[in-house]
Formats: sequence, structure tokens, C-alpha cells
Amino acid sequence: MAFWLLKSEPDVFGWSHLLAKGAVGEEWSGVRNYQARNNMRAMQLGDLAFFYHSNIGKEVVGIMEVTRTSAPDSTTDDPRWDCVMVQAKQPFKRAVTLDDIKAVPELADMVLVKNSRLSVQPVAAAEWALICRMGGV
DNA sequence: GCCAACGTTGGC
DNA sequence: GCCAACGTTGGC
Repeated sequence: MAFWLLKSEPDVFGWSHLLAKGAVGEEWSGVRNYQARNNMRAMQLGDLAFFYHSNIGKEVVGIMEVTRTSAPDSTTDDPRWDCVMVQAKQPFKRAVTLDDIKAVPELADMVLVKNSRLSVQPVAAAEWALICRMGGV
């Protein structure tokens, strides 16, 4: 099983929106970047991903599970773009901010820190475990 | 609101 | 195939 981090602006689509979808989950649509798309194509059923609020908050707020592997993005007719489906799995007890992450030397190599513009990115197992602990789960 | 970093586009 | 121009993202 692999670990990922997905970004969204909370005023557009945040953790609460995904929670409201419950077990139905939601398409992670709208990604228009090849690197991000390729990461989604690499996802397997049951993979876990952090939900990161970009711009507002700048924090990891919870964990989602991949419930469908990559398939055509229903928000476009362009066949280049597809996306996975996810559902909210577990909220963090406390959000882990970007500042928190930057303060930890072991997390300095995270894609989140090194390539802040990539909206779908892999997370190493050690990084995953550490951030979960910081989030109280 | 600004701007740096990065990706994409299109002319040559 | 290079690279300048442009658009977007996201931290600050």
C-alpha cells in the first residue's frame, strides 16, 4: 500500500465537503497537471492519502482512502485527464500545519516542502507515520 | 496582493 | 528542439 498527499483549497473543496459525501466519496477531479495525474494513475484501491488545505490553513487535516482507481475526469471532455475517487477515512485530532512540518528535520525532503506546487504527491512511509503521530492518530 | 517557482504553449 | 512569453499555483 502506498501513501499520498492531495491538496485542495478549503473554500473550494475542503475536508468538511468530503466528510459530507460520506461513504459515497468524491472524484478528485480538476487536476490538469501531468505529474499530478501520473501520481493518481499510480494509486491502488485502499491506498491512503492526507487531505491538505492549501492557501487557507496550510495544514494536513485528515486521512482519505482511495476507493476507485483512476478513470476519466467527468469535469472535462479532454481524454488526457482522469482522476481517482476518495472518501474521508479519519480526521486528525489536531491539524498539522506546514510550519509544523517544516520544523521537523526528518520531513525536510517532503515533496510538500520541496515542490510546493505539486497538488498530488507521494508520501514516504516514514513521513506518513510521523505526520500521523503529529496529528494525533 | 505580490511574486517566485514552475509548467505549458507556440513561434522560430 | 530551443526558448521567450504567458498562465497558474501557493506561500508569504
